[in-house]
Amino acid sequence: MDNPTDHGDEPRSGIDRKVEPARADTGTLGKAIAVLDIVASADEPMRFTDILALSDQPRGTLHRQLSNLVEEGLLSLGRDHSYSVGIRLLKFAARAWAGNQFRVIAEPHLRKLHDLTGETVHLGVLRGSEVIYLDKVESRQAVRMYSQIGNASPVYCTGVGKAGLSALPDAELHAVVASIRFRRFTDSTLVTPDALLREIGEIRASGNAYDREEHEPGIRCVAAPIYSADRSFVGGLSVTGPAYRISTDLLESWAVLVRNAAGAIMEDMGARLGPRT
Amino acid sequence: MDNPTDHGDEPRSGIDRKVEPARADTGTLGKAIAVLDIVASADEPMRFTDILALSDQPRGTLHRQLSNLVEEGLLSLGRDHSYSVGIRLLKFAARAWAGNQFRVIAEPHLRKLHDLTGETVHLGVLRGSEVIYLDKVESRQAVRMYSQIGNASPVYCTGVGKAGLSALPDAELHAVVASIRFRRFTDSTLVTPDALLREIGEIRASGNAYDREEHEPGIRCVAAPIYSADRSFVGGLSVTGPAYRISTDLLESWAVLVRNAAGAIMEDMGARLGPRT
DNA sequence: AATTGAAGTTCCAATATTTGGAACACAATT
DNA sequence: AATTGTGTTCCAAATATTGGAACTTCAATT
Repeated sequence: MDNPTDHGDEPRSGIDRKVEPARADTGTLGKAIAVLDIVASADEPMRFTDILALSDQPRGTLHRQLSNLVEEGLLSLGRDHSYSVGIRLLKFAARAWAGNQFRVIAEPHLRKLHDLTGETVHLGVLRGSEVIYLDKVESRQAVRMYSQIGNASPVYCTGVGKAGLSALPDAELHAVVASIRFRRFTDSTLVTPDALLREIGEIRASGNAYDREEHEPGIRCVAAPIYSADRSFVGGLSVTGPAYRISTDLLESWAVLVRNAAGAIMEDMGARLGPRT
Repeated sequence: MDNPTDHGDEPRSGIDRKVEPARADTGTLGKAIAVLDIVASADEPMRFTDILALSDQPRGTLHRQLSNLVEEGLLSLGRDHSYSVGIRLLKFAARAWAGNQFRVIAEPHLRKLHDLTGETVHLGVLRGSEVIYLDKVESRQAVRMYSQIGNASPVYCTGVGKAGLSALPDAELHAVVASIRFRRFTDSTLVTPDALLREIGEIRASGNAYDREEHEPGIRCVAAPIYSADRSFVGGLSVTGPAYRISTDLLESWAVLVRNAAGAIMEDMGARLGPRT
């Protein structure tokens, strides 16, 4: 991957502690996972040449990385030489999900919130400039697994994302915001760092984030931040629904419920994970 | 370095060390993923020392590998120094699942089979000596996501696993069987290579595999093999239910339904039903 | 059938990374 | 204060990765 200023031989300048997202050096592993990420971020299986164009590695190197990933089951190579994400990752993810304490602790609160509102409830965590959904509770249980869980959405146009951002220390917040590549999804999407930061300020003041059809037209939500004491998890909780059914007033009337649920989850986390610090 | 044998990655035979399928060399990546697999295979978060005991790496090396995995989001490091699987894997897995053609093609057939039998239907693929479940259709939709999807079970005591084995070319079949570390789950579990191979023969003849309470007491299933033309996917399809509700006769009456569903899926995949190559 | 070009694969000396033993730091326990 | 258990850091030696170029395969075209 692109690592412009590698750790040439610049011991420690003492000044530049954490200037930028400046991806720490994860060596060979990092490069391989970057390749995996390229394939995982595509909507269709990719051919060797497609990947080559997106990774700035030489042919020989990329070929070996892909071979290793396939051999390990992290990628799968079709007969037509197309690469797609491997099913071995399902096994890992199943463990990640089942064992995630944040999710386990939050689950009963999600259900309660769903019962109170009757609308879909989401739990998600920040990862870089994306929010990854950890859980979902909705009325029609016939939803396909993975329909939302594991999905990655932009931080800047989702309730959970903006709620999570509001819980970050300023330094981190600005680093993340600076790394966002804004894209307009709807007329209401916030597309500038300034607009986003202004809204983060309001969220910090009120305790609630809103998504006013900023990601998908006709979809609204109200969210609240959740974070562990040590900030190892920063994310949020939201209630989402269609605009035709949920007036702005109704949405705002749920704000306190969402805040309370978020508070209760953090309390439970404090009890179960916390004070041994 | 000393000999790069696997550790906990895939069940190993324990009989001979070098004559084995001899896991191709995946270099630095392979070692890192082996560490990830150790953590993913544990039921609880692991501490540094626990992992050290299971990986045959020196402290310094393991420490760097873990740090890199954490940095990449593949592992997460709790405040109490415990490692668990990272949520970044959810994103990868969501893609692996959504984009898996095998699963996409099979889905309507799973539903149909569920409608016909009223019992739980599973779809799984072989990976080494494990079967990884790709999908599940059952009556009570209130099941938690990931309840089964992504789960890894032994090949030798599951219907899907034995069905998949029956579709492998002999050379591969014997290689896999040789790598199995048998464990008795119930009185009926097959625990020797001979017994397993004998049953594979019967499955090849009849086209159906059975799990007669071999994995869990009180749980029976009938399965049939599915494989893509190029054998890039080899797996199976099964109908599962409690013994008290499903007589042996009833189970056997479903055999043809399961075979037909498997056949229809393979037809959709463009595979050819026919003699194994 | 032969030709061509694009796509994929292999090779190996130069180079950068990983390795692993040992020393160091920290916290909990005696 | 000393001890033990646990986690972290360091760096010369050992090893894996790199990347340019040559080679092979496949499919389309003449």
